[in-house]
Amino acid sequence: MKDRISAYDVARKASVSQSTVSRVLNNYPHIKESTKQKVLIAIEELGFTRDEIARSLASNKTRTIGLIVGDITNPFFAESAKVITGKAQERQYDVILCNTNHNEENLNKYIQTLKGKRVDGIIIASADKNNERIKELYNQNFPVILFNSILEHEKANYIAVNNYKGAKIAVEHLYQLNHRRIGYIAGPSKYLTTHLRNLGYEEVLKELGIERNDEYIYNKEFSYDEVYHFTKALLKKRDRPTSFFAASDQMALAVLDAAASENIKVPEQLSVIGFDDIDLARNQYIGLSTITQPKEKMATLALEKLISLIEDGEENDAGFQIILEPDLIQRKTTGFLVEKST
Amino acid sequence: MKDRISAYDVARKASVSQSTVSRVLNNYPHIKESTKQKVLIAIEELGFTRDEIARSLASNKTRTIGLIVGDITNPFFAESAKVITGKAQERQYDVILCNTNHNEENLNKYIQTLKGKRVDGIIIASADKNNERIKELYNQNFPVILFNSILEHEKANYIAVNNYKGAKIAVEHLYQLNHRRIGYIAGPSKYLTTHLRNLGYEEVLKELGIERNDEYIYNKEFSYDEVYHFTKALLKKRDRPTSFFAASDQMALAVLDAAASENIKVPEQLSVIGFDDIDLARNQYIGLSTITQPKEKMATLALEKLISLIEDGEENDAGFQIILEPDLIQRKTTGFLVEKST
DNA sequence: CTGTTAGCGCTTTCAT
DNA sequence: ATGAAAGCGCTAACAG
Repeated sequence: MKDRISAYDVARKASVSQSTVSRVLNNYPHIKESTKQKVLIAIEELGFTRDEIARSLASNKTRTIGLIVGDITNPFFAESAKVITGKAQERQYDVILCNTNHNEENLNKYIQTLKGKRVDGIIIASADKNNERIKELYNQNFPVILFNSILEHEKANYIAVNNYKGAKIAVEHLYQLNHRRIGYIAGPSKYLTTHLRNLGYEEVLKELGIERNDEYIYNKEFSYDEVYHFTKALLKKRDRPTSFFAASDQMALAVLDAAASENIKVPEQLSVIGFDDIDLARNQYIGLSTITQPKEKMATLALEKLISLIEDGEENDAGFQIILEPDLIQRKTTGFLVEKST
Repeated sequence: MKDRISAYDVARKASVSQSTVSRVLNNYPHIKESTKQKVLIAIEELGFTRDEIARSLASNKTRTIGLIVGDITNPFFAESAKVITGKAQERQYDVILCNTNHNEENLNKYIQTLKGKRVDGIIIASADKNNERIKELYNQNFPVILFNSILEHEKANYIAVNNYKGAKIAVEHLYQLNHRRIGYIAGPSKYLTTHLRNLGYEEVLKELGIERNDEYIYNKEFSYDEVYHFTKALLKKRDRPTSFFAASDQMALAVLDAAASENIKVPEQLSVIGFDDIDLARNQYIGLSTITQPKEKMATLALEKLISLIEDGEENDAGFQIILEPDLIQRKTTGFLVEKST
């Protein structure tokens, strides 16, 4: 690795001071055109690029943000990450990707190291509902936005969908299709968003007068394999559910996987509805019915809001809480249940 | 944002010098146990965390690497990113995610900003085959590893699968299933890996004595929508292909999508095979036949090699080129073609 | 074993 | 309009 070329080298070559070099680099208004050109030429000839680390140290800004997700392999997060990194690039920010595997300890570690690296702000897409580190960030007025996550705090900033309502819509849809035995792949209760989906499920059952059957409910961690095995076992039973609501499309795919492994036809013998509306759900070979979240909009908002928090220092004494509306999208995996005469 | 607590504050509180604080932070060997304790206590009481930016500036290391992918939304990249970030975290590195949307200009910009941010190394998963910026990196002995990408250069480091062979295996598989009209969703030729898949396709047709039909070949950019429309139009024709080989599973999904939209049954009326073996391919509801790449191994290797390049400065005068073997995995989307008497 | 001191390469007053 | 100089918060010789 050859020696770096510093702004001093440029300065010497252009016969100006290093601070002048800095000024042209930063587009300061009052520079004589001729000296500006001298500097520009010297920069060009030396192939100089400025050291952002030194710049960060001096300016106390890094133009880097952190993005913490539970699982980048879940298309919902990948699709969100894509728009976030895209918008970030437009605004000249870079993003450090942190994948927690839905593990709170990892989340905490990542928050720690991101702060150490002095990122300008953090978007957290998988925030445990009472996480103390996140509350600390809010208390310190550190720019943080929860994305598809909620955490109750006086200064909390979050963007999410009405998860409670989304879950209700999903289950009502199944009910209208004549389903009464409705299985549920719950999301982890440690996230407030999935917890709300869980409450929505329970509430709507009550409203519809269906008794909850705990055997139909998976409520452990988000794990594809575990959901697969749970569902497979459940589907072998005589009184198996005729339908499933899964708290994420990813988990709905695991249900479909299990159903296929048991040669159960969807939707004739089993209806499945997910949550998120990942791009794949729209694929007509799959055609997953789901509850849609306006993820592009959410992701864009999250990034824009974060940047205004960072750059305008926007007094967010109250914080902001944005809740968008979910929608039902019926595709091929849910259908009317024809009662067996059996 | 309250004022940062610096190592000086800790030093004062512990009545030692700042460099001693630095020493305990860095686990220097010869420190008296008692002063070490004093320092540790002071750190604890003040809630001090060191400033990694300052540290980076002084030490000329950032413990950050860049990961450049064409599209994080493609499960192959997301799955790779997951293992890379995971392993990186174990080794105390963070990763800046760069999503190029398969655009070389973006790639170049990202290389530029990553160097500006002084990352310790870069993994490039979508490297255009003659990219000059990448060659520059090699010439400067900057730690770079191409992942699932190849670029000819005397010092090149890359890890990829035998793409040529993979493509041949795929087409041969189709041939053995009695297919003669074999459509091909080519990857962009600008990537050497996909280019090699393209060559493999051509070569095997030649070997099998099948004449190439350019109408059957899609060879524009990797775009889900375009592939979808191309395939849909092609499938409407009388002499449509009876099978497709797609240069990525993501594109194979687009083919399946189009087939479903035309009510064409897979595999009875159309066989489809992809490349990559994304997790979803294994889902039995989908059951995508594909060519597998040992992606976990590849990703792990990429990260480990990169770190040894960074830390051991490992003299890689020759660079290293690792080519792994692909394998055929037949699932549900490919089947024997029964000739119509029509 | 520990303190002193000089950077790392910028930004940013403060002068002029 | 531009230069000088003081940091930013660390690491890393160099002394002792």
